[in-house]
Amino acid sequence: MSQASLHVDEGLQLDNQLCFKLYAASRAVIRAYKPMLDQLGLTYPQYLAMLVLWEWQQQPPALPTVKALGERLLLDSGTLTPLLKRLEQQGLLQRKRSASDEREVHLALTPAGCALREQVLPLKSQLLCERGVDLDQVAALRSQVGVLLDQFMALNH
Amino acid sequence: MSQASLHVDEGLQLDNQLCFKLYAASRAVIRAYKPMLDQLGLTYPQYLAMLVLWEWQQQPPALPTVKALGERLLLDSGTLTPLLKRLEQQGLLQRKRSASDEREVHLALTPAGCALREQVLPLKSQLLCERGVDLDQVAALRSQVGVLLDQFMALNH
DNA sequence: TTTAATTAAATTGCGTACAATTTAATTGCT
DNA sequence: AGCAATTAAATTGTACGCAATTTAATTAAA
Repeated sequence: MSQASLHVDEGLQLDNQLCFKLYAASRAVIRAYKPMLDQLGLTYPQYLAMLVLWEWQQQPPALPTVKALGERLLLDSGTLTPLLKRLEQQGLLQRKRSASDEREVHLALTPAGCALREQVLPLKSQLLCERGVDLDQVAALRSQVGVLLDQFMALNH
Repeated sequence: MSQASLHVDEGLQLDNQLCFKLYAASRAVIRAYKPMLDQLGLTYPQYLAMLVLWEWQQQPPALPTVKALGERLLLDSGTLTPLLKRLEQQGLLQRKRSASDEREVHLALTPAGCALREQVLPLKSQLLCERGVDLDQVAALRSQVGVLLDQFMALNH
């Protein structure tokens, strides 16, 4: 049966809400990452920030700014500033004002921040393995959720 | 190309993370709901709680407890207790200790809480319409994300 | 049946999210 | 050059999420 033909009342059932499935699935996946993240000493959003910083290292020269990180993670400075301060406290990165534009804050990984990357891959493999995750299925779903995300990003300007 | 054959380094790229897509898509959808929820005077988790309470009304007799609501939303009392107190402040529901088991708190919609339901459907139709959402596509994705959620719920016990 | 174990909410504390405002620096305009 | 508009972070305030603990009530067990 197509969603379009649902009775009016069924349009408000929790189980029929894509928004709830996304919300619950997102939290469930984050929960699944928890054992791994605990070993790394990171929260989930901190882990995402580190992923971006590790990726950025691959193609220098410019260091990422808070703004650039925010565009990648779809988060604003209200969320990132305190998060980055915590990562700095942990010695994983340094925040420093740009010399050329004092409004900007550049983010540079410390050696410890770089080194942490090496711990991730084995932990992640272990996680996927323990849970018997089907990688092709994950890739397919990722692609479809990505399409939805792109549509909403376009619509939210 | 299958995900399984990705080079090691690509396994840590943000864009290859299902977890990030889910996380970002979930927030994007919640953002899209915001104009509607503002009109209802609800936050997104409050809206989900109201969906469950409206649904519960359809099949009495027993009132839902905080625990039952939490099982439905996958949230614990640490999140729900303050959320429900806010809904009570707004006059949408009443919280009262069960007479038969004083540990439990029953949740009963007030007339205002019931009435709010009538405002949702037109607002939601408007939202879907304005964004030109393809309902069958949404239903398909909902079903697939639901499968993922079920798998993770099973694995997290 | 008294006590031990379990259960349901509430509480506490930390870390996001995000709207809204503020501060400081830079750019654009005239 | 001088001033308005814009921009990047930071700050403030509210509301989640969730781990961990606490409190009070109920059930189970010896």
